[in-house]
Amino acid sequence: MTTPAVSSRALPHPARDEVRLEGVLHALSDPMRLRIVRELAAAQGELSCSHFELPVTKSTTTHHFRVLRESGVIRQVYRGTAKMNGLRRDDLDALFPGLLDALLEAAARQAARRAD
Amino acid sequence: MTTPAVSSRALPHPARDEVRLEGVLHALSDPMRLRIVRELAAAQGELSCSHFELPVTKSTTTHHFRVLRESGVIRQVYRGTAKMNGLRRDDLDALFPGLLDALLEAAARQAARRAD
DNA sequence: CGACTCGTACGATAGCCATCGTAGTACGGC
DNA sequence: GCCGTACTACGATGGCTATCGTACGAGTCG
Repeated sequence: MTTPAVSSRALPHPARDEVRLEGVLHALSDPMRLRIVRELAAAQGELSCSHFELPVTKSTTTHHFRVLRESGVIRQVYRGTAKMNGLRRDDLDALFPGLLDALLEAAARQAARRAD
Repeated sequence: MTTPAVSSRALPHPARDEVRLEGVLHALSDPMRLRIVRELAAAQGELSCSHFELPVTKSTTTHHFRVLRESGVIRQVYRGTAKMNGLRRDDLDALFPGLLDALLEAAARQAARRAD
């Protein structure tokens, strides 16, 4: 059972046309959430919440994932006890072509700059 | 005297390498500030604060312009009694190539979508 | 069943922030 | 010097939010 079935527990997601640019920008303006999104983009697929090692408690991690989901940046699905997270790349690219890539590259540049 | 000399009153701006992506995104995540930036981008040049007709008081307008300046998005200069505002396009393009254009196009798309 | 893991819910707290109103400063013109 | 315009500074306020801790629920494995 490498991929357990999707649980019945539902998670509310905004529809594609409900996603607001301001909400996306606000979600990504937090360093912790930007970091999550960068890791999610690097791993071409879904990652469980527990995969991330963030310097905050689990409560706070849950909070950040919810903000990302409710702003339309990520999609969340239960698979057994794990909650899998994936970027909503299709929707974001349809709504704001080029934006996600520009944001990711900007974040990568800044990370490289700060590491120097 | 079409363009009065720059006043001695100084306004603190972050240096190019002090501009943080998170700060820029946070600045643009406010609808009022996003609107200001869009108008500023449309008008290829400097605009005075009073040019903008925002549905908030002048106090609040001042606040938004300061947030934009301190995050590195705009440059502000006193010219006589007027305070002129300009996008820091050169700095932003150097730091985050393509980001500003992607953001502006995303905002334009969303505006078109909402108007429909 | 029982234990364990993963994640949630709820309450609390402290800090930030968008907004306002009022009072004040800087500059240019009369 | 005096007035008007343009913007600021300060204090207040209400709302949002990032963080935590603890207690709980859902699912898996023995």
